Amino acid sequence: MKPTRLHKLPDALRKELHQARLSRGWSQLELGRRVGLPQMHVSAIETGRTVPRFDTLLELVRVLDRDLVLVPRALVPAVNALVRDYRRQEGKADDVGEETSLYADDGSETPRGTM
Amino acid sequence: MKPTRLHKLPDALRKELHQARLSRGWSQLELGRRVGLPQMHVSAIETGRTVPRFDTLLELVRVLDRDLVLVPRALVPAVNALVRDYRRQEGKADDVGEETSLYADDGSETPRGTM
DNA sequence: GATACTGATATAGGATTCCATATGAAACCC
DNA sequence: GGGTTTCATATGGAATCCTATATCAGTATC
Repeated sequence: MKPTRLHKLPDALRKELHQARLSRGWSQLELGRRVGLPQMHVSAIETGRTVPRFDTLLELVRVLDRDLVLVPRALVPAVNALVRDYRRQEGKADDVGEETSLYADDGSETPRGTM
Repeated sequence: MKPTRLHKLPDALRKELHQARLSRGWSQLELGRRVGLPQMHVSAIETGRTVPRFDTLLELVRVLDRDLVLVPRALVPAVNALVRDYRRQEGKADDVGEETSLYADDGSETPRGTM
């Protein structure tokens, strides 16, 4: 019964990870080499077959020149707007075109239903 | 040799988690109950004795009305400014006074040294 | 003193991440 | 055809997250 976690990475995050890697021209092997992860594990994370520990994910996003920031929920739209804006101006061809929140497309807004 | 991950949560994040819980008047038991985690595990995470999986941490911060957002590294200062501003205006007595980046005080900026 | 609440710690077991190595498929090149 | 690169998958094992229960110290209240 207990919904024990999401048990998966938000799809948006996975896609971002994937696109960020491709935009650098890095293979899974190359990305894994830079953080000390076997290619198999990078594959498992990207395809959503495994949920990494927080420190593992943090290493990955940092090598890809990103960061995971803790923000008040009410500020998430503003932050996303900031990111979207940044990409339009500076990172035009640098990356993907995605800026969706971690919310939205993991299909489980309130997974525990204890309202 | 291989610096295998940070192996711990950034201190700033741990402190934020702790303060956010206290500001709600929740005990570790209460917080754990809301996400399906035993009190012992909440304690282990808050004291830095364990690094949670990403989905576990995401559940925790969401119950505390926060979110983990992936942002380009160059945007981290701007996002932090946004958060700091928000707290000064809306969340005056709502929470802690911290807004430091996930960077800075974990003592390991470039843990793999492969520059 | 007795009871209750909070937080940290201990042990033991199950589940999963993570590591190391190898293989197969698909898409490229020569 | 042969070779290379990329990615998904398989197996076996080590590390650790996570669960469950119990104990202990500190604080507060009766």
